[in-house]
Amino acid sequence: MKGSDLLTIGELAERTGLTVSAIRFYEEKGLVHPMRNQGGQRRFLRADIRRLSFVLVAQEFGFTISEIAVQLKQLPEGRAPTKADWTRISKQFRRHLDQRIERMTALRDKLDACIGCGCLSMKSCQLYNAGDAASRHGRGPRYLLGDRPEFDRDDELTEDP
Amino acid sequence: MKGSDLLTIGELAERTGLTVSAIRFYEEKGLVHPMRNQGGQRRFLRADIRRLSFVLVAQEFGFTISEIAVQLKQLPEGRAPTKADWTRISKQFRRHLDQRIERMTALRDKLDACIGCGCLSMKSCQLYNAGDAASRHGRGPRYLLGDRPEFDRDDELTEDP
DNA sequence: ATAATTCCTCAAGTAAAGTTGAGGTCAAGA
DNA sequence: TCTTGACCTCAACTTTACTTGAGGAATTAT
Repeated sequence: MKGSDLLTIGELAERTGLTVSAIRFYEEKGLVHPMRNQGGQRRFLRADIRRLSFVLVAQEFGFTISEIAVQLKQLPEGRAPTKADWTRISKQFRRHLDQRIERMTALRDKLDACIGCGCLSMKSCQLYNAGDAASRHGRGPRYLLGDRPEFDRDDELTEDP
Repeated sequence: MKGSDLLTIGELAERTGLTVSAIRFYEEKGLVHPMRNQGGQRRFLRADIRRLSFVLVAQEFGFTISEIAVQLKQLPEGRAPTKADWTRISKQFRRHLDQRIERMTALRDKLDACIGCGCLSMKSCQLYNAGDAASRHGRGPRYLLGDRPEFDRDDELTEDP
């Protein structure tokens, strides 16, 4: 493919740092849409380098593949994205990231309060209520409905000897 | 089991907000070690309420099950944890959380610089280098070795019309 | 022209964190 | 006592994000 403006999957892999299998997987998930040559092999546009690089960056920001697919639908297929494209999307990144930082900072504040009071008591500890649906993204019991336990008579910290 | 100081799995589920199946799963992973009655049914200590609550909180802090298992080995089996136990562990939580917040804040700073310069260029964009091994915990191509692509002649943003 | 690469399509495996279901046993209340 | 409702085990399924391998076709290099 030397001199051509189309890339083989191997060439794209080399340029993006992805594996060939990952690129095929991303195609399956709708992140790239290569054409085929006569022999049935994939041929990619140079713009796909950027497209896949975008995927890597977006993953770093904590987006899932399907969220990224949505983002990519806002990007042009055939040409490289413009500055305006990027500005729009990077602001979405920024919001996403801000939210995650906020959640974690709030959690840290609760932890600090908890270290101070030395509780970890189901009755009063803020930490047990930190796990609202919004913050529980994919972790913890999957179908937990958020119903928290009743007070427990045995739920006090023992004092150190 | 009314009046007994041992809990059935259902009672424990009710008190922790976990499902019965999740508790069985956690046992399998070594997070709790219930005894059995004559009939072969699980009987839990009241201290296991706190143990499992700890699991929930630790997950909120981003620890995996196996990391939590390690933490729990530092906690007493038969009795409730002391204030000293909790102080020690909560400080580990704090460090963990601080690191995550730091990583995300750094990423945000890079993003801000990137929004400013409007790049997203493989040649120069910081974001493409944000994905070092430390920050890539389980996400992205699993066996990516960190080898970044070569410069690409087609790697410039197009200007807006 | 032939050998060595690269590429193709499935299908199946992996890890985490559980859930769901089948088939059967135990315990508690009427 | 009998009948629910809770519990048991074990196997299989779920999701996300890929990897690995088998068996074969296309390209490229010599």
